[in-house]
Amino acid sequence: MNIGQASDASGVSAKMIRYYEQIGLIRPMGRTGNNYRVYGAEEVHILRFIKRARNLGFSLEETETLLKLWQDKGRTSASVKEVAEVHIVDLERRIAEMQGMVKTLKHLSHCCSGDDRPNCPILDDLAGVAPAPVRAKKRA
Amino acid sequence: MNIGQASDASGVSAKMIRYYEQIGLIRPMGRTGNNYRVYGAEEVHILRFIKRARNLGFSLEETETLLKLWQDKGRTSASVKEVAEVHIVDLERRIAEMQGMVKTLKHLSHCCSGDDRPNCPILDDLAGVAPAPVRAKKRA
DNA sequence: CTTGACCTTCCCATGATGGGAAGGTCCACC
DNA sequence: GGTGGACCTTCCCATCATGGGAAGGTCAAG
Repeated sequence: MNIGQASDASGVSAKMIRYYEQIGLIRPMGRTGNNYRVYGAEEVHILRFIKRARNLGFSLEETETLLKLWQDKGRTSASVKEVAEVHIVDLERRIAEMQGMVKTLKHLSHCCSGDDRPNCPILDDLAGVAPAPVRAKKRA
Repeated sequence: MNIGQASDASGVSAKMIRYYEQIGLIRPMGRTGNNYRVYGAEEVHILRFIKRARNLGFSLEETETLLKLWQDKGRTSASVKEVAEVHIVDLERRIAEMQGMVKTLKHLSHCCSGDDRPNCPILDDLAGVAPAPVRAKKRA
């Protein structure tokens, strides 16, 4: 199997497969006489593992950790769970951060008439005029 | 005021102030005889505007748009609101995406015993074993 | 005059991905 | 046999926003 087929089978672009090899996430593949990389079912399985981990928001570094744990038959499930839990906490922190932004923005947007006049509480807030207390909207 | 004081007064690092100047987000500052940039209250105000926009998750490109609207006395509040609304939608999309990850991860983590045994449903999921019935897509 | 805290420009790194150029290879079809 | 197109290879560059750090100039206080 060439890199194109491996890409189709795994959902990882050929560019990324080469990159993962370059940074040591996956082992350098064997080459045919024409210098093409050769892939088998095993490699596709690994690439799909990586793809799935990336889809769950794990960084490549975390993905590498998970990949090593997967291949280490002597791992403990606690060590895997630890990686997942840390990632969950990180995701939740980022979600909360963005939710705070959304809350403020919705409040400001709600206060903005959105018409032809130049007067705008959104700009006032950004400019530090800050007359709008960011209280919970009654509607919430 | 030198760049260090402007940085302290605005919360934007000196590095970033120079960068914003370089990419044209702010105008090149006047220099003293010793080639130091000079800042006044006006510039600090602009930097704080930028800082606040960044804190609300606006990209530098969006920030530039907002900055221009702020300085355009003939703007319409509708044009400002539009920028904000687009950003809100984007934030909500990203939040939903991450919430999906958290949901899956929490389920997997919950199913993982987290002890000394190697058996781990988190790795099973990543590897495509997919026995988890919550949202198991049997994609061939 | 020295010391240290500033300032300047310039280059490099991050994380993950894509774009694209320049060149080699393979296969199918005529 | 030749040719075209679909592959493959490596290499460089761009993104987005930010920080690190080197090498060198400047200023103020001791």
